[in-house]
Amino acid sequence: MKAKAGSRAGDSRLAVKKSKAEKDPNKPKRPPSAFFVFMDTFRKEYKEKHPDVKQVSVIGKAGGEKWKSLSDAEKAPYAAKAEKLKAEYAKKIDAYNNPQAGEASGDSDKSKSEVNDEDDGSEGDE
DNA sequence: TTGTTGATTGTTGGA
DNA sequence: TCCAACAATCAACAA
Repeated sequence: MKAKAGSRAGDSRLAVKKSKAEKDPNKPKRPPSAFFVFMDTFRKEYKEKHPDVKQVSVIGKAGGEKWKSLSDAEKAPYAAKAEKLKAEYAKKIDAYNNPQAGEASGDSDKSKSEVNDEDDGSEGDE
C-alpha cells in the first residue's frame, strides 16, 4: 500500500501549501473520512497514554495500525459520521457550484433544512 | 517570525 | 477507470 502513498507523501502537501493561497475561500473543505474521524478521537487517547509523544508522524503511524486492527463494527460509528459529513459536503458543493440556486430560492432568510441531520431518524437502521 | 515538514488512510474530483 | 490532490494535527526545524 505504500506504493501509492509514496506519490502522495510530500508532493501533495507541498502543492497544498503553495496553491493554498490560490484556493477559493468559498470552496468548502473536504469532509474528513472515517479514518480522520477516528484519528480525531485516537489522537486524544494517544496523547493521554503517551503525553511525551507529540510527533504527528508517530501518532499517524499508530493510528494507521490501530485503524487496520479495528473491525468493521468498530469502524461503523466512524464511517457513519463520515457519511453524514459527506452528505453535508455534497450540499455545500452544490451551493458552491450553483450559488445562485440558493439565492434564487430565497433561502437566505430561512435557515431551515440542515441542522436536523443529527437526529434525522435514520438511526434505526441497525 | 513565519512557513513547511513529518505520517496516516479515505474520499473526492478531474482527466 | 485510474491517479493525484487534499482533508486534521502540531511539534520541530529552517530560512
